[in-house]
Amino acid sequence: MDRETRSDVPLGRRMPQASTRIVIADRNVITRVGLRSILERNTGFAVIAEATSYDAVIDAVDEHGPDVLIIDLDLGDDTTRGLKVVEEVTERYPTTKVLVLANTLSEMIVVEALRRGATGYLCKDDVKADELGKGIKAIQDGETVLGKGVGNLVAHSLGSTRQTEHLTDREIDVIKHVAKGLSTKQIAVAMFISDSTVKFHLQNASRKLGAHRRAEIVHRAVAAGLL
Amino acid sequence: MDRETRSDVPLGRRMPQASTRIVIADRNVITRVGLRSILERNTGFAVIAEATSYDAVIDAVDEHGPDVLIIDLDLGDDTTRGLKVVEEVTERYPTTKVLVLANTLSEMIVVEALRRGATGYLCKDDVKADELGKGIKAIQDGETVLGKGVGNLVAHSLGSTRQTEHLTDREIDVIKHVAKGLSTKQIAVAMFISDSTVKFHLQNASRKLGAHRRAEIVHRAVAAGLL
DNA sequence: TAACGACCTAGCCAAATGGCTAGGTGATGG
DNA sequence: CCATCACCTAGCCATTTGGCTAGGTCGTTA
Repeated sequence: MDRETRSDVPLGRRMPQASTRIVIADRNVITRVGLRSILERNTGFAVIAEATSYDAVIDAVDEHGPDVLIIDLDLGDDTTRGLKVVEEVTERYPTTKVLVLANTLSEMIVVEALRRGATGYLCKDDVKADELGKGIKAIQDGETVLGKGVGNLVAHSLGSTRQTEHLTDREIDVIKHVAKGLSTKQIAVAMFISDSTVKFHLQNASRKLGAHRRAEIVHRAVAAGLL
Repeated sequence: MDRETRSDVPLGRRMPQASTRIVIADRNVITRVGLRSILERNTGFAVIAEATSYDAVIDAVDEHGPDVLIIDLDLGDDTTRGLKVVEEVTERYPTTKVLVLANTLSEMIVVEALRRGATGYLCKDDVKADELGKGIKAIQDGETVLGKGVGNLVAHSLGSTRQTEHLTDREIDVIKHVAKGLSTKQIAVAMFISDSTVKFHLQNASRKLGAHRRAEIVHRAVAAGLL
């Protein structure tokens, strides 16, 4: 599926041998084309493959062994899988740097991504055109690149002793129902479990997300791309 | 693949008469570059200006009088202003077609945008590369272009008699506090108003958004890009 | 085997919320 | 001048919620 996009790449022309080989993972065509266009303005960058699903990312990295993987963690309906991909890539290919390119800023996601080996985290809306190239160069020099506002989040999370825990499937299910405006009882009926269990899952989710009210749970879950 | 032939910003006056003159409004560089790149692959499209703020959109339309305005309603922190821009453009320049390019799908926003004269509504994540060109051509032919899932929303809203009302500034303020997990009392203190007023605003917001619980209010407000 | 995590259930009580009626002000514009 | 709208306040009451303790099963993994 990514094979034909690879043939699109103009490798021949005046590309120096020292060019950085990049794989882009994003479900959004416009973003993929934009990234490719911005990167290939600068010499020294070559986008060698694009991926639009979690499996395709792994395949592309396996096949091309790129220098840099630029990835939007939200490739489907579950950002958590994006985190797993980051972990797998950095573990199996230590020389491949991972730069996360996110739509939104969530402390949980940022921290988790960095913990799993990402060497950069930028926010799409905040990034300037020239920052991309600079960021990638910096990453290749061994630096960690954090976009506007990301640094603060990281600092904040370092201060707290709270370990970031990830939500279970069931917890996310319950939160989805909460977001639809259902009451505890209605959720219990919809999920074939007891009221107590619904409250149990929400209590745990509250703790993990650092929230104290259902509205905040939903807000944070949305920000984290969990819904 | 004449990707590289587009060197610098091609101004309208240099383009052939038959080409569609387009203005892009989006705060995201990557998206702007991507759009430009995709559109200029096809002959017949010329991106003559880009804008990243509400004021800049109006200025650009005033100056260039484009055939099509492609706009992401969320250019700042208030999607409502994006709606106003759509209204102003379609009112003052009936020949300029407006195509909304959104990140998320919200019934309220879709309906409001169409009511104010938008002739198309696409969702960034769902749109395919070739759909963009086709969509713009269709729009120029007088059609209304609705992306995947958008049609259903519109149909659904036609069924309901409920008139879409927009939230007031105060209501949005309160919702923002709710999203942060504050209680009624805490919000009252933070906003220097009484508990009753907080509940009053939330009741009104509930009605307007069709929600019955704070969590759902937050969810819908986020989806509508109001936060 | 034991430990662990995800999952499930019960009950308690104070606090918060949802939904309602019934008022008030000030600014704006037909 | 009157209507409209955004904004503000009060009180009532049933329901929901947050926060807690205290159990249980099942499957996986050390």
